[in-house]
Amino acid sequence: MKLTDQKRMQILDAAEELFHSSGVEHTSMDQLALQAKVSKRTVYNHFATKDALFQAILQRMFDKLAQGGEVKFDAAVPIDQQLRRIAQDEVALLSSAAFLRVAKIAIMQVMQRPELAQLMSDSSLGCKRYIDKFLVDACTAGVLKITDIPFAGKQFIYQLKSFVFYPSLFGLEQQTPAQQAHIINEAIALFLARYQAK
Amino acid sequence: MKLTDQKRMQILDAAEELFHSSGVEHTSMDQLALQAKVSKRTVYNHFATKDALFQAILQRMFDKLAQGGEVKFDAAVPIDQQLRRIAQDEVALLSSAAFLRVAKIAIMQVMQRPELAQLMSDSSLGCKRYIDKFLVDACTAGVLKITDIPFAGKQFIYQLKSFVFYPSLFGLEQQTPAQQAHIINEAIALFLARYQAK
DNA sequence: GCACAAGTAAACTGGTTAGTGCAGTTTTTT
DNA sequence: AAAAAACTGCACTAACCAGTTTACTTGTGC
Repeated sequence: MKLTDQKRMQILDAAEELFHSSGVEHTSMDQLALQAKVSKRTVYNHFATKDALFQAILQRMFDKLAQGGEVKFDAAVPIDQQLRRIAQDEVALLSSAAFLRVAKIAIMQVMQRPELAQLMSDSSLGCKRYIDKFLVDACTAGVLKITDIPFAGKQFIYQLKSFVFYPSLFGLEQQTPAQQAHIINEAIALFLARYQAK
Repeated sequence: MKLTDQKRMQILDAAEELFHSSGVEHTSMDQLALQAKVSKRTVYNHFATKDALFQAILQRMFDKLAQGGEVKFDAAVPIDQQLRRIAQDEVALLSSAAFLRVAKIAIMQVMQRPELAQLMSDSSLGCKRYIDKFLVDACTAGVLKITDIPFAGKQFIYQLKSFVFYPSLFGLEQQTPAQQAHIINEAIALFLARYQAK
Protein backbone atom coordinates (compact mmCIF):
# COMPACT_ATOMS: atom_id res chain seq x y z
CA MET A 1 0.00 0.00 0.00
CA LYS A 2 1.18 3.47 -0.79
CA LEU A 3 2.49 5.49 2.10
CA THR A 4 0.04 8.29 1.58
CA ASP A 5 -2.97 5.97 1.82
CA GLN A 6 -1.45 4.40 4.90
CA LYS A 7 -1.12 7.81 6.54
CA ARG A 8 -4.64 8.76 5.58
CA MET A 9 -5.96 5.65 7.24
CA GLN A 10 -3.95 6.30 10.37
CA ILE A 11 -5.47 9.77 10.55
CA LEU A 12 -9.02 8.52 10.10
CA ASP A 13 -8.55 5.75 12.63
CA ALA A 14 -7.16 8.15 15.19
CA ALA A 15 -9.95 10.63 14.56
CA GLU A 16 -12.61 7.97 14.92
CA GLU A 17 -11.10 6.86 18.19
CA LEU A 18 -10.63 10.34 19.65
CA PHE A 19 -13.84 11.91 18.38
CA HIS A 20 -15.65 9.05 20.01
CA SER A 21 -13.87 8.99 23.33
CA SER A 22 -13.39 12.72 23.86
CA GLY A 23 -15.88 14.37 21.52
CA VAL A 24 -15.09 16.43 18.45
CA GLU A 25 -14.69 19.67 20.36
CA HIS A 26 -12.33 18.29 22.94
CA THR A 27 -10.04 16.66 20.41
CA SER A 28 -7.24 18.97 19.34
CA MET A 29 -5.47 18.55 16.05
CA ASP A 30 -2.16 18.20 17.89
CA GLN A 31 -3.48 15.31 19.98
CA LEU A 32 -4.90 13.77 16.85
CA ALA A 33 -1.63 13.97 14.94
CA LEU A 34 0.17 12.45 17.90
CA GLN A 35 -2.28 9.54 18.14
CA ALA A 36 -2.14 8.98 14.37
CA LYS A 37 1.69 8.97 14.50
CA VAL A 38 1.74 11.53 11.74
CA SER A 39 2.89 15.11 11.65
CA LYS A 40 0.21 17.73 12.10
CA ARG A 41 1.12 19.20 8.75
CA THR A 42 0.28 15.88 7.12
CA VAL A 43 -3.15 15.93 8.70
CA TYR A 44 -3.75 19.27 7.03
CA ASN A 45 -2.38 18.00 3.73
CA HIS A 46 -5.14 15.37 3.72
CA PHE A 47 -7.95 17.42 5.26
CA ALA A 48 -8.19 21.15 4.85
CA THR A 49 -10.04 21.75 8.09
CA LYS A 50 -11.15 19.93 11.18
CA ASP A 51 -14.68 20.03 9.87
CA ALA A 52 -13.66 18.36 6.60
CA LEU A 53 -12.03 15.61 8.62
CA PHE A 54 -15.20 15.24 10.65
CA GLN A 55 -17.30 14.90 7.50
CA ALA A 56 -14.91 12.31 6.10
CA ILE A 57 -15.15 10.29 9.32
CA LEU A 58 -18.94 10.28 9.22
CA GLN A 59 -18.91 9.25 5.58
CA ARG A 60 -16.50 6.41 6.16
CA MET A 61 -18.45 5.12 9.13
CA PHE A 62 -21.73 5.23 7.25
CA ASP A 63 -20.20 3.34 4.36
CA LYS A 64 -18.97 0.65 6.72
CA LEU A 65 -22.49 0.22 8.08
CA ALA A 66 -24.45 0.57 4.87
CA GLN A 67 -24.15 -3.07 3.94
CA GLY A 68 -26.40 -5.56 5.68
CA GLY A 69 -28.86 -8.15 4.50
CA GLU A 70 -32.52 -7.68 3.80
CA VAL A 71 -35.18 -10.01 5.18
CA LYS A 72 -37.87 -10.73 2.56
CA PHE A 73 -41.32 -11.93 3.57
CA ASP A 74 -41.85 -15.62 2.99
CA ALA A 75 -45.37 -17.00 3.44
CA ALA A 76 -43.97 -20.48 4.10
CA VAL A 77 -42.18 -19.44 7.31
CA PRO A 78 -43.98 -18.65 10.58
CA ILE A 79 -44.26 -14.90 11.06
CA ASP A 80 -42.69 -14.85 14.50
CA GLN A 81 -39.59 -16.54 13.18
CA GLN A 82 -39.27 -13.95 10.45
CA LEU A 83 -39.76 -11.08 12.86
CA ARG A 84 -37.14 -12.62 15.09
CA ARG A 85 -34.65 -12.63 12.22
CA ILE A 86 -35.32 -8.96 11.59
CA ALA A 87 -35.08 -8.08 15.26
CA GLN A 88 -31.90 -10.05 15.77
CA ASP A 89 -30.22 -8.31 12.84
CA GLU A 90 -31.37 -4.95 14.14
CA VAL A 91 -30.25 -5.54 17.69
CA ALA A 92 -26.88 -6.74 16.46
CA LEU A 93 -26.54 -3.49 14.53
CA LEU A 94 -27.81 -1.23 17.31
CA SER A 95 -25.48 -2.70 19.88
CA SER A 96 -22.40 -2.94 17.66
CA ALA A 97 -19.49 -0.77 18.67
CA ALA A 98 -19.25 0.58 15.13
CA PHE A 99 -22.82 1.78 15.07
CA LEU A 100 -22.71 3.24 18.56
CA ARG A 101 -19.62 5.20 17.60
CA VAL A 102 -21.01 6.84 14.53
CA ALA A 103 -24.30 7.46 16.27
CA LYS A 104 -22.69 9.10 19.26
CA ILE A 105 -20.48 11.35 17.18
CA ALA A 106 -23.30 12.27 14.82
CA ILE A 107 -25.87 12.89 17.53
CA MET A 108 -23.56 15.08 19.53
CA GLN A 109 -22.92 17.21 16.49
CA VAL A 110 -26.59 17.37 15.55
CA MET A 111 -27.53 18.50 19.02
CA GLN A 112 -24.97 21.25 18.90
CA ARG A 113 -25.75 22.33 15.38
CA PRO A 114 -29.43 21.66 14.68
CA GLU A 115 -29.06 22.66 11.04
CA LEU A 116 -27.47 19.24 10.44
CA ALA A 117 -30.57 17.43 11.65
CA GLN A 118 -31.77 15.99 8.36
CA LEU A 119 -28.40 14.30 8.00
CA MET A 120 -29.73 11.83 10.52
CA SER A 121 -33.26 11.34 9.31
CA ASP A 122 -32.08 10.91 5.73
CA SER A 123 -29.75 8.10 6.54
CA SER A 124 -31.53 4.79 6.36
CA LEU A 125 -29.71 2.01 8.10
CA GLY A 126 -30.70 -1.42 9.26
CA CYS A 127 -34.17 -2.83 8.89
CA LYS A 128 -35.66 0.64 8.42
CA ARG A 129 -34.75 0.15 4.77
CA TYR A 130 -37.04 -2.79 4.13
CA ILE A 131 -39.48 -3.23 7.00
CA ASP A 132 -42.34 -1.34 5.34
CA LYS A 133 -42.14 -3.59 2.32
CA PHE A 134 -41.98 -6.65 4.53
CA LEU A 135 -45.09 -5.62 6.44
CA VAL A 136 -47.01 -4.82 3.26
CA ASP A 137 -46.25 -8.29 1.93
CA ALA A 138 -47.22 -9.91 5.22
CA CYS A 139 -50.54 -8.04 5.19
CA THR A 140 -51.19 -8.94 1.57
CA ALA A 141 -50.58 -12.59 2.44
CA GLY A 142 -53.15 -12.26 5.24
CA VAL A 143 -50.68 -13.04 8.00
CA LEU A 144 -50.80 -9.60 9.58
CA LYS A 145 -53.57 -7.02 9.78
CA ILE A 146 -52.27 -3.47 10.01
CA THR A 147 -53.99 -0.25 9.01
CA ASP A 148 -51.06 2.18 9.36
CA ILE A 149 -48.03 0.22 8.20
CA PRO A 150 -45.28 2.86 8.53
CA PHE A 151 -46.50 3.60 12.04
CA ALA A 152 -46.56 -0.07 13.03
CA GLY A 153 -43.06 -0.52 11.63
CA LYS A 154 -41.84 2.31 13.79
CA GLN A 155 -43.53 0.79 16.83
CA PHE A 156 -41.58 -2.39 16.28
CA ILE A 157 -38.22 -0.75 15.67
CA TYR A 158 -38.66 1.72 18.53
CA GLN A 159 -39.10 -1.15 20.96
CA LEU A 160 -35.65 -2.38 20.07
CA LYS A 161 -34.07 1.04 19.94
CA SER A 162 -35.44 2.08 23.31
CA PHE A 163 -34.21 -0.96 25.17
CA VAL A 164 -30.95 -1.55 23.36
CA PHE A 165 -29.69 1.58 21.66
CA TYR A 166 -30.41 4.60 23.86
CA PRO A 167 -29.20 3.07 27.13
CA SER A 168 -25.91 2.18 25.48
CA LEU A 169 -25.68 5.55 23.79
CA PHE A 170 -25.98 7.41 27.08
CA GLY A 171 -23.56 5.07 28.75
CA LEU A 172 -26.15 3.70 31.15
CA GLU A 173 -25.91 -0.04 30.62
CA GLN A 174 -25.17 -2.78 28.16
CA GLN A 175 -27.42 -5.80 27.76
CA THR A 176 -26.27 -9.37 28.03
CA PRO A 177 -27.22 -11.62 25.09
CA ALA A 178 -29.85 -13.21 27.36
CA GLN A 179 -31.42 -9.82 28.05
CA GLN A 180 -31.34 -9.01 24.36
CA ALA A 181 -33.17 -12.25 23.59
CA HIS A 182 -35.81 -11.33 26.16
CA ILE A 183 -36.24 -7.87 24.68
CA ILE A 184 -36.65 -9.36 21.23
CA ASN A 185 -39.18 -11.95 22.38
CA GLU A 186 -41.28 -9.37 24.19
CA ALA A 187 -41.18 -6.93 21.28
CA ILE A 188 -42.48 -9.67 18.99
CA ALA A 189 -45.13 -10.77 21.49
CA LEU A 190 -46.34 -7.20 21.83
CA PHE A 191 -46.40 -6.67 18.09
CA LEU A 192 -48.19 -9.91 17.26
CA ALA A 193 -50.74 -9.48 20.05
CA ARG A 194 -51.87 -6.35 18.27
CA TYR A 195 -51.32 -7.05 14.59
CA GLN A 196 -51.49 -10.81 13.96
CA ALA A 197 -54.46 -11.67 11.72
CA LYS A 198 -56.87 -14.00 13.52
CA MET B 1 -37.33 42.23 44.85
CA LYS B 2 -33.77 42.82 45.90
CA LEU B 3 -31.41 43.81 43.16
CA THR B 4 -29.11 40.88 43.82
CA ASP B 5 -31.87 38.31 43.37
CA GLN B 6 -32.96 40.08 40.24
CA LYS B 7 -29.44 39.85 38.83
CA ARG B 8 -29.15 36.22 39.81
CA MET B 9 -32.31 35.44 37.91
CA GLN B 10 -31.12 37.33 34.87
CA ILE B 11 -27.94 35.25 34.90
CA LEU B 12 -29.79 31.95 35.23
CA ASP B 13 -32.26 32.88 32.50
CA ALA B 14 -29.48 33.88 30.15
CA ALA B 15 -27.54 30.71 30.90
CA GLU B 16 -30.58 28.53 30.31
CA GLU B 17 -31.19 30.23 27.00
CA LEU B 18 -27.59 30.12 25.78
CA PHE B 19 -26.68 26.68 27.10
CA HIS B 20 -29.71 25.40 25.25
CA SER B 21 -29.20 27.17 21.95
CA SER B 22 -25.41 26.98 21.70
CA GLY B 23 -24.38 24.26 24.12
CA VAL B 24 -22.42 24.69 27.31
CA GLU B 25 -19.03 24.55 25.62
CA HIS B 26 -19.85 27.13 23.02
CA THR B 27 -21.22 29.64 25.46
CA SER B 28 -18.54 32.01 26.75
CA MET B 29 -18.90 33.79 30.03
CA ASP B 30 -18.56 37.12 28.19
CA GLN B 31 -21.48 36.30 25.92
CA LEU B 32 -23.46 35.16 28.91
CA ALA B 33 -22.86 38.36 30.87
CA LEU B 34 -23.85 40.39 27.82
CA GLN B 35 -27.09 38.46 27.35
CA ALA B 36 -27.90 38.69 31.07
CA LYS B 37 -27.27 42.45 31.00
CA VAL B 38 -24.92 42.06 33.91
CA SER B 39 -21.22 42.60 34.29
CA LYS B 40 -19.03 39.57 33.99
CA ARG B 41 -17.73 40.14 37.50
CA THR B 42 -21.27 39.89 38.82
CA VAL B 43 -21.65 36.50 37.20
CA TYR B 44 -18.58 35.34 39.09
CA ASN B 45 -19.87 36.88 42.33
CA HIS B 46 -22.90 34.63 42.08
CA PHE B 47 -21.23 31.51 40.68
CA ALA B 48 -17.64 30.67 41.37
CA THR B 49 -17.07 28.77 38.12
CA LYS B 50 -18.82 27.99 34.88
CA ASP B 51 -19.39 24.49 36.13
CA ALA B 52 -21.09 25.73 39.30
CA LEU B 53 -23.39 27.79 37.12
CA PHE B 54 -24.13 24.74 35.01
CA GLN B 55 -25.01 22.70 38.09
CA ALA B 56 -27.28 25.48 39.34
CA ILE B 57 -29.07 25.60 36.00
CA LEU B 58 -29.71 21.87 36.03
CA GLN B 59 -30.94 22.02 39.61
CA ARG B 60 -33.33 24.88 38.88
CA MET B 61 -34.74 23.17 35.81
CA PHE B 62 -35.25 19.90 37.64
CA ASP B 63 -37.05 21.69 40.45
CA LYS B 64 -39.36 23.34 37.96
CA LEU B 65 -40.25 19.92 36.53
CA ALA B 66 -40.38 17.88 39.72
CA GLN B 67 -43.99 18.67 40.49
CA GLY B 68 -46.66 16.79 38.58
CA GLY B 69 -49.65 14.69 39.63
CA GLU B 70 -49.73 10.97 40.18
CA VAL B 71 -52.38 8.76 38.61
CA LYS B 72 -53.59 6.13 41.07
CA PHE B 73 -55.28 2.95 39.89
CA ASP B 74 -59.07 2.99 40.33
CA ALA B 75 -60.93 -0.25 39.67
CA ALA B 76 -64.13 1.70 38.94
CA VAL B 77 -62.69 3.42 35.86
CA PRO B 78 -62.05 1.61 32.54
CA ILE B 79 -58.37 0.76 32.20
CA ASP B 80 -57.96 2.41 28.82
CA GLN B 81 -59.16 5.72 30.23
CA GLN B 82 -56.68 5.53 33.05
CA LEU B 83 -53.82 4.67 30.73
CA ARG B 84 -54.88 7.59 28.55
CA ARG B 85 -54.59 9.95 31.51
CA ILE B 86 -51.10 8.68 32.25
CA ALA B 87 -50.05 8.90 28.62
CA GLN B 88 -51.47 12.38 28.18
CA ASP B 89 -49.61 13.68 31.23
CA GLU B 90 -46.43 12.03 30.02
CA VAL B 91 -46.69 13.37 26.48
CA ALA B 92 -47.40 16.85 27.81
CA LEU B 93 -44.22 16.62 29.85
CA LEU B 94 -42.07 15.08 27.11
CA SER B 95 -43.06 17.71 24.57
CA SER B 96 -42.88 20.70 26.90
CA ALA B 97 -40.24 23.27 26.09
CA ALA B 98 -39.02 23.20 29.69
CA PHE B 99 -38.40 19.47 29.67
CA LEU B 100 -36.80 19.45 26.24
CA ARG B 101 -34.41 22.15 27.37
CA VAL B 102 -33.17 20.45 30.47
CA ALA B 103 -32.99 17.14 28.64
CA LYS B 104 -30.98 18.56 25.79
CA ILE B 105 -28.50 20.32 28.05
CA ALA B 106 -28.16 17.32 30.33
CA ILE B 107 -27.81 14.79 27.53
CA MET B 108 -25.20 16.83 25.71
CA GLN B 109 -23.13 16.99 28.86
CA VAL B 110 -23.58 13.31 29.61
CA MET B 111 -22.46 12.34 26.13
CA GLN B 112 -19.37 14.50 26.45
CA ARG B 113 -18.54 13.40 29.97
CA PRO B 114 -19.79 9.83 30.44
CA GLU B 115 -18.87 9.86 34.14
CA LEU B 116 -22.01 11.96 34.72
CA ALA B 117 -24.25 9.24 33.34
CA GLN B 118 -26.01 8.24 36.54
CA LEU B 119 -27.15 11.86 36.87
CA MET B 120 -29.73 10.97 34.26
CA SER B 121 -30.80 7.54 35.35
CA ASP B 122 -31.20 8.68 38.95
CA SER B 123 -33.61 11.44 38.13
CA SER B 124 -37.14 10.15 38.12
CA LEU B 125 -39.55 12.43 36.36
CA GLY B 126 -43.06 12.02 35.01
CA CYS B 127 -44.98 8.78 35.20
CA LYS B 128 -41.81 6.75 35.75
CA ARG B 129 -42.31 7.61 39.43
CA TYR B 130 -45.57 5.76 39.85
CA ILE B 131 -46.27 3.52 36.86
CA ASP B 132 -44.93 0.35 38.46
CA LYS B 133 -47.23 0.78 41.44
CA PHE B 134 -50.13 1.51 39.11
CA LEU B 135 -49.54 -1.68 37.12
CA VAL B 136 -49.17 -3.79 40.24
CA ASP B 137 -52.53 -2.53 41.48
CA ALA B 138 -54.15 -3.14 38.09
CA CYS B 139 -52.83 -6.70 38.05
CA THR B 140 -53.94 -7.33 41.60
CA ALA B 141 -57.43 -6.13 40.63
CA GLY B 142 -57.39 -8.61 37.75
CA VAL B 143 -57.65 -5.97 35.05
CA LEU B 144 -54.22 -6.58 33.60
CA LYS B 145 -52.11 -9.70 33.38
CA ILE B 146 -48.39 -8.98 33.32
CA THR B 147 -45.52 -11.22 34.35
CA ASP B 148 -42.64 -8.70 34.24
CA ILE B 149 -44.13 -5.42 35.44
CA PRO B 150 -41.11 -3.10 35.30
CA PHE B 151 -40.43 -4.30 31.78
CA ALA B 152 -44.01 -3.76 30.67
CA GLY B 153 -43.99 -0.27 32.19
CA LYS B 154 -40.91 0.56 30.17
CA GLN B 155 -42.54 -0.78 27.02
CA PHE B 156 -45.40 1.63 27.53
CA ILE B 157 -43.30 4.68 28.36
CA TYR B 158 -40.81 3.96 25.58
CA GLN B 159 -43.61 4.05 23.01
CA LEU B 160 -44.32 7.62 24.00
CA LYS B 161 -40.70 8.63 24.31
CA SER B 162 -39.76 7.23 20.93
CA PHE B 163 -42.48 8.99 19.02
CA VAL B 164 -42.63 12.25 20.94
CA PHE B 165 -39.42 12.93 22.79
CA TYR B 166 -36.49 11.84 20.68
CA PRO B 167 -37.66 13.38 17.42
CA SER B 168 -38.09 16.71 19.18
CA LEU B 169 -34.79 16.35 20.99
CA PHE B 170 -32.88 15.86 17.76
CA GLY B 171 -34.75 18.69 16.09
CA LEU B 172 -36.40 16.42 13.55
CA GLU B 173 -40.07 17.20 13.93
CA GLN B 174 -42.78 18.28 16.35
CA GLN B 175 -46.11 16.54 16.53
CA THR B 176 -49.45 18.25 16.19
CA PRO B 177 -51.93 17.55 19.00
CA ALA B 178 -53.82 15.29 16.58
CA GLN B 179 -50.69 13.24 15.94
CA GLN B 180 -50.03 13.06 19.66
CA ALA B 181 -53.53 11.72 20.24
CA HIS B 182 -52.92 9.08 17.59
CA ILE B 183 -49.64 8.05 19.17
CA ILE B 184 -51.32 7.76 22.56
CA ASN B 185 -54.21 5.71 21.21
CA GLU B 186 -51.92 3.30 19.42
CA ALA B 187 -49.62 2.92 22.39
CA ILE B 188 -52.63 1.97 24.53
CA ALA B 189 -54.02 -0.38 21.91
CA LEU B 190 -50.66 -2.12 21.64
CA PHE B 191 -50.30 -2.40 25.38
CA LEU B 192 -53.80 -3.70 26.03
CA ALA B 193 -53.68 -6.18 23.17
CA ARG B 194 -50.82 -7.82 25.00
CA TYR B 195 -51.58 -7.31 28.66
CA GLN B 196 -55.33 -6.94 29.18
CA ALA B 197 -56.73 -9.79 31.25
CA LYS B 198 -59.28 -11.77 29.28
C1' DG C 1 -27.04 60.02 55.92
C1' DC C 2 -23.60 56.72 56.44
C1' DA C 3 -21.42 52.30 55.91
C1' DC C 4 -21.21 48.28 53.55
C1' DA C 5 -22.71 45.06 50.23
C1' DA C 6 -23.26 44.52 45.42
C1' DG C 7 -22.71 45.96 40.69
C1' DT C 8 -19.79 47.93 36.69
C1' DA C 9 -16.37 48.50 32.84
C1' DA C 10 -12.14 47.47 31.05
C1' DA C 11 -7.83 45.75 30.98
C1' DC C 12 -5.12 41.74 31.96
C1' DT C 13 -3.19 36.76 32.84
C1' DG C 14 -2.28 32.36 31.39
C1' DG C 15 -3.59 28.77 28.79
C1' DT C 16 -5.49 26.42 24.62
C1' DT C 17 -6.32 25.73 19.79
C1' DA C 18 -7.07 25.89 14.52
C1' DG C 19 -4.44 26.58 11.00
C1' DT C 20 0.17 28.34 8.37
C1' DG C 21 5.04 28.81 6.78
C1' DC C 22 9.28 26.87 6.01
C1' DA C 23 13.43 24.26 5.48
C1' DG C 24 14.84 19.78 5.17
C1' DT C 25 14.05 14.50 4.58
C1' DT C 26 11.85 10.43 2.62
C1' DT C 27 9.04 8.07 -0.84
C1' DT C 28 7.20 7.59 -5.42
C1' DT C 29 7.24 8.22 -10.23
C1' DT C 30 9.33 8.68 -14.58
C1' DA D 1 19.17 9.00 -11.10
C1' DA D 2 16.51 12.99 -11.18
C1' DA D 3 12.17 15.31 -10.48
C1' DA D 4 7.95 15.50 -8.14
C1' DA D 5 5.13 14.53 -4.41
C1' DA D 6 4.45 13.56 0.27
C1' DC D 7 6.02 13.63 5.10
C1' DT D 8 8.31 15.91 9.19
C1' DG D 9 9.29 18.98 13.02
C1' DC D 10 9.00 23.27 14.77
C1' DA D 11 8.02 27.76 15.30
C1' DC D 12 4.46 31.05 14.61
C1' DT D 13 -0.15 33.72 14.27
C1' DA D 14 -4.40 35.08 15.61
C1' DA D 15 -8.22 34.13 18.08
C1' DC D 16 -10.73 32.56 22.00
C1' DC D 17 -11.76 31.93 26.76
C1' DA D 18 -12.07 31.13 32.07
C1' DG D 19 -11.18 33.62 35.60
C1' DT D 20 -8.82 37.96 38.14
C1' DT D 21 -7.60 42.66 39.23
C1' DT D 22 -8.51 47.42 39.76
C1' DA D 23 -10.66 51.63 40.41
C1' DC D 24 -15.13 53.27 40.57
C1' DT D 25 -20.35 53.68 41.10
C1' DT D 26 -24.84 52.37 42.82
C1' DG D 27 -28.31 50.24 45.94
C1' DT D 28 -29.66 48.71 50.77
C1' DG D 29 -30.13 48.43 55.76
C1' DC D 30 -29.85 50.84 59.87
